[in-house]
Amino acid sequence: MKNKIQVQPVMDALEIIGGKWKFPILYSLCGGKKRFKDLLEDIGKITPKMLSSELKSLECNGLVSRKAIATVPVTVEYELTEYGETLEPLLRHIQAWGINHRKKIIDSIK
Amino acid sequence: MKNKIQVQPVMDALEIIGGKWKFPILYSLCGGKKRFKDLLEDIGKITPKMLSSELKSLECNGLVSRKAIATVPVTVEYELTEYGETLEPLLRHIQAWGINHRKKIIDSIK
DNA sequence: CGGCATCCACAATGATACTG
DNA sequence: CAGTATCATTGTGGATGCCG
Repeated sequence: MKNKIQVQPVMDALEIIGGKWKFPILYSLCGGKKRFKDLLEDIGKITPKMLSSELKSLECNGLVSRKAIATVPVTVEYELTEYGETLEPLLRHIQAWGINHRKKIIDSIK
Repeated sequence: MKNKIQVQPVMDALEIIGGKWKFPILYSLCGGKKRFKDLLEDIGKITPKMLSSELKSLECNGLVSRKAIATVPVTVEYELTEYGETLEPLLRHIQAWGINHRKKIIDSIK
């Protein structure tokens, strides 16, 4: 009768994809490969320092791949790995919820 | 040809359900109404201070309802609101991803 | 039991400037 | 362009005590 809840896996997941910027970064990469600067612009308020360290963490956990191309100046492309793509439904779901939430807020003001 | 990505709604959603503890708290409440102490035990490492402030924030955003029952000592029950329940699929999805992720890590060690 | 208040410590994040 | 270095600010965590 008692609903057994296992919170631990949620905590595990958040260790990888938690934090302030990982979802936005991953969501931005749902749109296909992006350069460092594209990510900065997509996300808007993130600083280069945070973006850099978050990308490093995501790369370390196998969710994102980094490819440096030796042009002048340098070009670097970031992309979701196959494993990272397993998060796409989740990311789109969050985005959809966010859109709906904003709509709800606007309605509540009128 | 260019995939237009709107990251902003993701940021909006994370303002409400982001942070270190909100997903675990909400996920724990997927199992039905819980008392303050039950939440503390479910989540494990959270302190009363953090739990209290996070619950207040969630209540403020209409995701969680609080009901105090005048027993001695006091009983307080927290529950997902109807609006909070719209997050259930998302929460279960994250949990499932976390379980799968742990499995992947274990496999990679063997 | 279910909190809130206070104080302290430290990690995460941010602003700005600078470099290969 | 794609970051790194440095410094300042904020967020989060812990301990303790108090109260309805």
